Amino acid sequence: MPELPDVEIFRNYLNATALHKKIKTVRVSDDRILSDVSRRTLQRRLKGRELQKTRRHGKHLFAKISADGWLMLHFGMTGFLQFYKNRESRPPHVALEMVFEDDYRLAYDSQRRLGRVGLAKHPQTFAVEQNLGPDAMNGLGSTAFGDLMSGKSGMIKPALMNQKLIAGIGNIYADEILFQAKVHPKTPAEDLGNAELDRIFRAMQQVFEAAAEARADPDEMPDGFLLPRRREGAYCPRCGGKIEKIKVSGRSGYMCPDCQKRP
DNA sequence: AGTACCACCTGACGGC
DNA sequence: TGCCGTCAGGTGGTAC
Repeated sequence: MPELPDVEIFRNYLNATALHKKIKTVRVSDDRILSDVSRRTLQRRLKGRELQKTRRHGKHLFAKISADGWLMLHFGMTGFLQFYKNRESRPPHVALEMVFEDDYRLAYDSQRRLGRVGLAKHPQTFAVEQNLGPDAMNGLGSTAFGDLMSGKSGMIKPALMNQKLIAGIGNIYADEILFQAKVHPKTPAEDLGNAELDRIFRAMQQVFEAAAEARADPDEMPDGFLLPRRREGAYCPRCGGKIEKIKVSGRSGYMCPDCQKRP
């Protein structure tokens, strides 16, 4: 699930539920999700503090801890947040849980345990240390985007998904952006002209804005979206042709061979 | 530098 | 019904 729009939903969710509440207990039920921090350190840094505000960079969510530093959450393929009080609302694979003074809890659920939780000095320094590229939806302009992509010798889809180039785009939304921009996923990035790069940039903005409005729910996406039709043999919402499944750099994706012509 | 492939994990699904 | 292979929206390491 978690690409940029999903993480933005999680951010809003955390804002609406778990801010400004004193943390009573921190439960870590699986140490494998901890990144460069011990269970004890994480507990010590959170206990008695509160989360004050949030930031997002690409697929990473940060929550400012009162007193000092930030909590970092990355969701892998299957992570999500759940705020709850009663046991029956507890999700099934809770890896980390903060219990607040009023006994409400914020759970970080990670079925496949591919996500990571840690501490960061600041979202900005974290992004620099991890060599993350600029956030796809925050302060990046068409020209800067074009400069990032045109320097690459590989295919456009893996370039869009490269978090060190630009942060926030995953497999699903890379497909959607290229579909909207009518660009074949295997097009060499260096073959793209300014007009096409600008078209991809604008498609990216439009796709992420629509996804936010749809609350990242495929069923709520605009009619022209590929996202709810990620099946072989589904019909292209634009031309009615058959959607095709293709593998690009090891990941399977979907596209319309009629709308997205080979270069 | 890019890409393919494996690994990390768990669970769902289709075929036999 | 049950077993098995395959696949899943992420990322990092390794070998070409």
